[in-house]
Amino acid sequence: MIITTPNKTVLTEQHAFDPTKTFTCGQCFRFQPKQGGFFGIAGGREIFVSGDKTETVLFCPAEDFESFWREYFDLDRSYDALRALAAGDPFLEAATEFGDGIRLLRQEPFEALCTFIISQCNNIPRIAGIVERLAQHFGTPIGSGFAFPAPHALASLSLEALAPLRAGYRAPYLLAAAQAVASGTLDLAFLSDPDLPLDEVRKKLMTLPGVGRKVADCVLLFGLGRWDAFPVDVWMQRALAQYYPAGFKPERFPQAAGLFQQYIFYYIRHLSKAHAVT
DNA sequence: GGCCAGGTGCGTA
DNA sequence: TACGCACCTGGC
Repeated sequence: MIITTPNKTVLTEQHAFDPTKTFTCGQCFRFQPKQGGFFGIAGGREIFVSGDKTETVLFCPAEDFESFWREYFDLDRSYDALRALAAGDPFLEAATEFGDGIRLLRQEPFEALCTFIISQCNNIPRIAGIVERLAQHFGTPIGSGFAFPAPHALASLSLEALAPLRAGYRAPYLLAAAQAVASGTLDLAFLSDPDLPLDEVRKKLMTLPGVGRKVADCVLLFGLGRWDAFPVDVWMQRALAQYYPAGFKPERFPQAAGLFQQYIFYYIRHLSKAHAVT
């Protein structure tokens, strides 16, 4: 059930939105823990999210919830039927159970593109830092923070101007991506069409420098809503080799592959921490 | 000080 | 196709 008041919206259990899992499972980098919840900015709006799996509270204007956050948090999709597809696969069942409460965010395409370009060969705190500095330097103020910059705000910048980001060798990739989107060479709105073949959109994304298969799949999944995309990074590679020696076929789950990827990723990161020698 | 971190692009076989 | 290696930067 969704209960909306003028400045907050409460979600009950059936939506299974666990803020901690959702914001720490590795899909996004701009929601920061604060005052017992998470503070974030997207779509030029700010929001504070608190609660747990049984009750989630979104502090935002009601009109923002309806016009933006509802879709951003993917609240109109039932995950139960998709999660049930894991039945019969013990590892997938365990991962799905562990990740219960994760919602796959429908992030903005350009922000997702930049974020996952930055993520390559990088660690999470540093990724978050670079993305945050990107917003602070080139985004517009929103409430107590900054919106992620629009493509045109980055496209005309020089590499020197990007130096404060300390993005390293990824800086020219960011510029190229911004220029491609701002100029229309890469039309992210067009590529959002769910009827386009996955490999066609992926191929288009991979024409950008610094965008290979993995980054492209992250953009497809997190920015373009393509749940048939199944990003495989080094962690996934190791896990799949260990638990699926005969191979894992994401094509078996055209509606849920991306969700399962996130469950597996979150689960194996947990396992590796649990087994880490301290 | 060396190594590694949620990849990619390029050269070589 | 498969592999090795460099690439900025920051933390351990």
